[in-house]
Amino acid sequence: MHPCDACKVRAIAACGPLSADERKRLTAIMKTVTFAPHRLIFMETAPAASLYNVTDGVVKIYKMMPDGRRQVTGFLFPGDFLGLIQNDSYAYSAEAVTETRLCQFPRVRLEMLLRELPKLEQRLLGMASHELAAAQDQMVLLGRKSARERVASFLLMLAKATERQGPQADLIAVPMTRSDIADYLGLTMETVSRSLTQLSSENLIRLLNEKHVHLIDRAGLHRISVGL
Amino acid sequence: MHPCDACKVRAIAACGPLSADERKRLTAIMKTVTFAPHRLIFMETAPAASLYNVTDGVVKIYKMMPDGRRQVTGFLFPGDFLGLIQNDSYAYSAEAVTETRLCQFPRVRLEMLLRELPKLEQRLLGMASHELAAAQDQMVLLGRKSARERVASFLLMLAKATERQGPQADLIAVPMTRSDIADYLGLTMETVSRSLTQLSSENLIRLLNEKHVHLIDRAGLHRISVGL
DNA sequence: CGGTCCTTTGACACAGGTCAAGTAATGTGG
DNA sequence: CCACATTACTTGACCTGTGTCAAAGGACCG
Repeated sequence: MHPCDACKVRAIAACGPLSADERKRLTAIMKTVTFAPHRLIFMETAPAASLYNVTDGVVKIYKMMPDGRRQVTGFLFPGDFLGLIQNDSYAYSAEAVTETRLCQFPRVRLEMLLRELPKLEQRLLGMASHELAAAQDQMVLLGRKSARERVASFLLMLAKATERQGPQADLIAVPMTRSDIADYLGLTMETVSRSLTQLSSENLIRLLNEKHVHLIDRAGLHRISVGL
Repeated sequence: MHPCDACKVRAIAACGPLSADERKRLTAIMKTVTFAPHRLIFMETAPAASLYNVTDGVVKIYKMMPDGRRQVTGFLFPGDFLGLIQNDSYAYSAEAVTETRLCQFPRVRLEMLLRELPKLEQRLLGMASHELAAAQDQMVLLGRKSARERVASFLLMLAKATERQGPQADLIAVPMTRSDIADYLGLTMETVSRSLTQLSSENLIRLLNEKHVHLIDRAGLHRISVGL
């Protein structure tokens, strides 16, 4: 088995249940690419040539304001798609957080295929709806939650993403920097750090090291995250 | 022509270019409903029976936190669809801002129809992508913009929505309350009011009355909205 | 072992929130 | 059509959570 084959299989799996023929045709148009940490995958406003599926690693997507203010609009984990476009250009930039492996679908070929495989189109619509719902939750977070509530929400989001891959685990990896987290939560690095220390001193979490957190009291974190 | 027919035609138009047969089949499953200002259209977590298209008026969609904090995630204008679901329940509440007319598509019947009309599914996917891009812009606003920048962005958004219906107009109607605007921008009513007064005193806008604003310097508003 | 980068912590500042009063618009019943 | 109540908006004074700036650990790396 060619080393790429395993990730192609995973990318196909992310597309939902498909027939053997559909799988074969999708496999035919896709390619595997890898990115080292901090490598740019594509940039906002660049012509959108491909859609990607994350097969390994973590990706962050973000938008920038002209003066350099940054908003991370999402972290993507294995199984997630990226490459949302707006008039033929990418709507955001994407950067590898960890060593990352992606499956690349050339846009024009994929669109041709979609015309013939309505099932796949349905699946994409389902995923878009799901992302839209997640985007609304993020708006609540950014518009109405306190720093503490945001950080608690973030940790639970990370835990859920981790558990989508493996079994339930209270020890979670935090591969992104404090700055990335801050730009995701609409805070500063310093406030993220202070909130983590605070949650730690309240025994809701334990900071094992900068990149690993032990969730001690999930119910408590959840209560905080929804504002109770 | 039955009074409802005009709005049905408009709702169909919002679905994009369709064949006569497709239009006929869509028309067959839809119904027209109207709501007075401040009437609830549907509530978050209620079983999602229908998808709606706004044909007249303005609708706001919002999510609430258990303690009553509210985030308005969008204002919808004629042509917009609402009824995003998450496991068979609505993902947000929807309320009429002005006297509103909606076209209602029963979800099960619509989904059956979608199976047969892939063109319509494509169109829905296109709209979902567009909304997703808008959601990301809103995240930048909520996470990174100052009060002044948020209010300027809001006014330009309203102007664009107004012009989607009629011709370019510097005099725009603001049908929603200051509280609604605040909950949309992640601010308080007071801060929205102060920011409007400030923009007014800088001669970027003129406040004709509480519900009408004259945009005097659009280029200036745009500069402020993107942070330059 | 020294340099770089990331994170934490502290002291202080300020944008925007809170609370309260006043004013304008809107509606209602006489 | 006018008192009056109600609701929405504006403005002011003050407060607080988070940002800013600065310094001091820690971790990693050649």
